[in-house]
Amino acid sequence: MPDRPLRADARRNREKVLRAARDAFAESGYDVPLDEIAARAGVGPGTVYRHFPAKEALFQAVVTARIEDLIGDARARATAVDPGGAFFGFLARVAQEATAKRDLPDAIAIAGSLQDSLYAALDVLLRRAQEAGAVRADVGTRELIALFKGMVVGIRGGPAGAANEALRDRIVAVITDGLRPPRAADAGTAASNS
Amino acid sequence: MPDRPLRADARRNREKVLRAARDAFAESGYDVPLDEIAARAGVGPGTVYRHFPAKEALFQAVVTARIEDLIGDARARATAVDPGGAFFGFLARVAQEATAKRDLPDAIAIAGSLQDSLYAALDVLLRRAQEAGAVRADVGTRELIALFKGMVVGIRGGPAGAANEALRDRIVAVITDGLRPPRAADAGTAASNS
DNA sequence: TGATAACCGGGGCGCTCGTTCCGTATAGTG
DNA sequence: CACTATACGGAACGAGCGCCCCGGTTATCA
Repeated sequence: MPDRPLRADARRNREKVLRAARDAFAESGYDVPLDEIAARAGVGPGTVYRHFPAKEALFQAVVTARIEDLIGDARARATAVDPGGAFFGFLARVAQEATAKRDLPDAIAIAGSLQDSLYAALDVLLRRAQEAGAVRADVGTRELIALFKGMVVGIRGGPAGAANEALRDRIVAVITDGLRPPRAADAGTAASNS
Repeated sequence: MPDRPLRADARRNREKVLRAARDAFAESGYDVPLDEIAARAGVGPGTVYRHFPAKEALFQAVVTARIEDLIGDARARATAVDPGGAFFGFLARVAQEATAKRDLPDAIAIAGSLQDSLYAALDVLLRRAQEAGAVRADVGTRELIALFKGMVVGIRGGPAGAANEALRDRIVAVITDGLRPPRAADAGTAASNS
């Protein structure tokens, strides 16, 4: 079945739907009603379903671009001369995205095969930073993902005003310092590792 | 309106509903259908509404005990001889609760007037630890709440198996170390970057 | 034990939201 | 300009869920 070219108006509407969905999801998360997305796009709900078989497919389409961007960023940073800076820069970038995009946790959770690519890229970034001695050795990708997810949720907890940019930066500072190698002297937290 | 004593069976059913609600909320979060709570309790939905005017009231009733317990713990720790240990011990306790209780974030978010008490107790705990030099000075109660919430969400991300107790401990270690005062040498932790 | 008031169960209402269907409008074509 | 495939819009359907109501049941007390 050769995908025959879309009609001009159909193509236009598809773009409008994608744009509206991106904004709506970012604003209200995955739970935003599909009718509202349609309304924002200036089309009927039926039109949305002509282009996407289900709501989740639409979300996937919206989120894929963002995740791919994240993956690309992670891969680019993976070759930086300063692995520690690259790693923590990526962390700060994720935190920054979380401030405006309310759907980032869902995006990370749902994104199907891209999830593996993202995790793999993160893994490289993490290992290189650890080998350079910039990140503590007792955290793996699992822990990192959990920390990212928690950080994102914690950041977007309060109102979306300008005041919580400062809050975001302090949270990033705490997690950043916590990810650094522990001081040689005190082994209070770092118990035996497996 | 003197609350006249409840009939024996009513009292029994009220307890059954509370127990079922506690389990159901802990297992599936606030979104668990009220019908399922009623079914677990072995009563009809109507019976639930005889005792609680709305679902949220039931949730409040369930959560109040837990929050009050947390507040009591925080207050007790506030007078400990080791403010730092008390603070981080409380943090570990919250993390531990998060492992089993899926509704902790909602609990913290919803609990009405108790929220203020909890925040106040947390504030005391935090300030004392900061004055003792055990916790960095640039975090406030706001940041702490956000970190707690994020930590809880991050911890309960994966499957509820036994394997993620290790994951939980590592996350707690990261946040704990991140909350410690920064090393004297490098003060600028999370500056702005590209 | 019988009268009375409190209580129980579950069927049902109203609302939200994802999804589908069909009559109508329009882009593309000879 | 007419004709057809394609797309549009929105009304309608069905499922899930919070909440309410009423006929039947049960505890309590004289």
